[in-house]
Amino acid sequence: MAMGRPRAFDADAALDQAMEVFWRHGYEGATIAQLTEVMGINPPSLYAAFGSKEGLLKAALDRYSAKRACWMEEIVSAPTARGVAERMLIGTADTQTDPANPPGCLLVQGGLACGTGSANVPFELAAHRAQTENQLRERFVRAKAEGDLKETADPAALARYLSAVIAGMGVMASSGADREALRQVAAVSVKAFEEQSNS
Amino acid sequence: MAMGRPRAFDADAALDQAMEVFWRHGYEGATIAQLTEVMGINPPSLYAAFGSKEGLLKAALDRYSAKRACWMEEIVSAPTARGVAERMLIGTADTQTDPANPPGCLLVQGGLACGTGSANVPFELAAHRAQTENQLRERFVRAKAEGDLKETADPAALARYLSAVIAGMGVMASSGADREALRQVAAVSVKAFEEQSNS
DNA sequence: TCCATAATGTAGTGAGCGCTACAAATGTGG
DNA sequence: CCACATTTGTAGCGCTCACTACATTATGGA
Repeated sequence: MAMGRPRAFDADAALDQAMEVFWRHGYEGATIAQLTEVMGINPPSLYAAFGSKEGLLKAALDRYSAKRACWMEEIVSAPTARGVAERMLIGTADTQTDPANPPGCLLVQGGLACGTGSANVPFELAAHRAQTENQLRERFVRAKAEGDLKETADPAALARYLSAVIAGMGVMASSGADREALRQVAAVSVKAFEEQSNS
Repeated sequence: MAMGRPRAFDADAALDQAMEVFWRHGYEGATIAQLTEVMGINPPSLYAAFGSKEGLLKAALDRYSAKRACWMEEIVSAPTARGVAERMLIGTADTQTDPANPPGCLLVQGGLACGTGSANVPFELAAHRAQTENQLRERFVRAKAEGDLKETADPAALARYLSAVIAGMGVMASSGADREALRQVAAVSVKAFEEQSNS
């Protein structure tokens, strides 16, 4: 069996470039012309590798999540729920204002509302956001079992709360909020956790 | 001087319909065909009245803000900063899940990131969001002067915090979070204010 | 009544979109 | 070296986009 001509570009490197375009312009605002240019390939190569614009987005989202996985591991490894919240919020303030990336969060700016032809894109983003919320909830369930959170605390509500603040920080970062502003938000947010914690 | 043929449609009613389309599909996801259909007019009437798609969005945003103005008046008329926060958060949870409107907030889903041809749309939305934050900040400045907030409280940081939570709730609402979920977020968020309040 | 003015409905315009047909190029297995 | 499989670059497909030319219709003023 012959194997065919080998791919001449690095798919992961190309995905990183595509990710940034989706991040900066949103799914609908990103054009195939822009994407192929930054990826350094031509449209047929893009479609052969990823199937469609939406397929490319999914691949970029998966890579985005994969890159964040180890970061999240370190977050939830904090000893207390309060520590998890603090690391998560401060870390988010920093990453969402990291000049190496577009401001904000791809999972928020990628597209909250799309046209009829891209109706499932918002769901895709929401599914990836839910992953983070689930990780946090599970961590807080554990924290409650360990007596780290009060008996009256609701792990699901706390995880949802953190998710909301993180998404909100993404919105603010996308419109120019600087790192200091987001850290202030993080600092206030953490205080809601102190009421839920023992010690 | 002759006055010309009078307009055959109600501009405000048409704006309400357009607002909903932008709300549900975002600026770029909304098409002129969709807009003219729900507005009950033809493209020339739209362009005669609003100049362009972006002009229509601006008019819709202004109407959106005008509709919220009296609502906001009632919010900031609460006697204490904590009361303001509580009314704001619970009220937001309810309005963002009001079945009479698309879920979430037009100022968030309208478009956080757009293509190169619509680059100033995100700024327009951000400017309108900033109005709310400014109202809250001014209210909290007053609350601090009245001794309602602690001496150590930062009114700007608290307003930013509320702004972030509200935006975050919009993100969650847009992806299907129900009223109960948003009220839980609101309840947790309010607790961050208890630390800042006297009494 | 007749003109000036402005909105309306019909029917498109050029431009840009996502996507692809096709042939040349580049690799592997026999 | 040859046949096969797959990618690549060129060029352009059909379609939808935001937007508009134009003739018509409806008003107010002289």
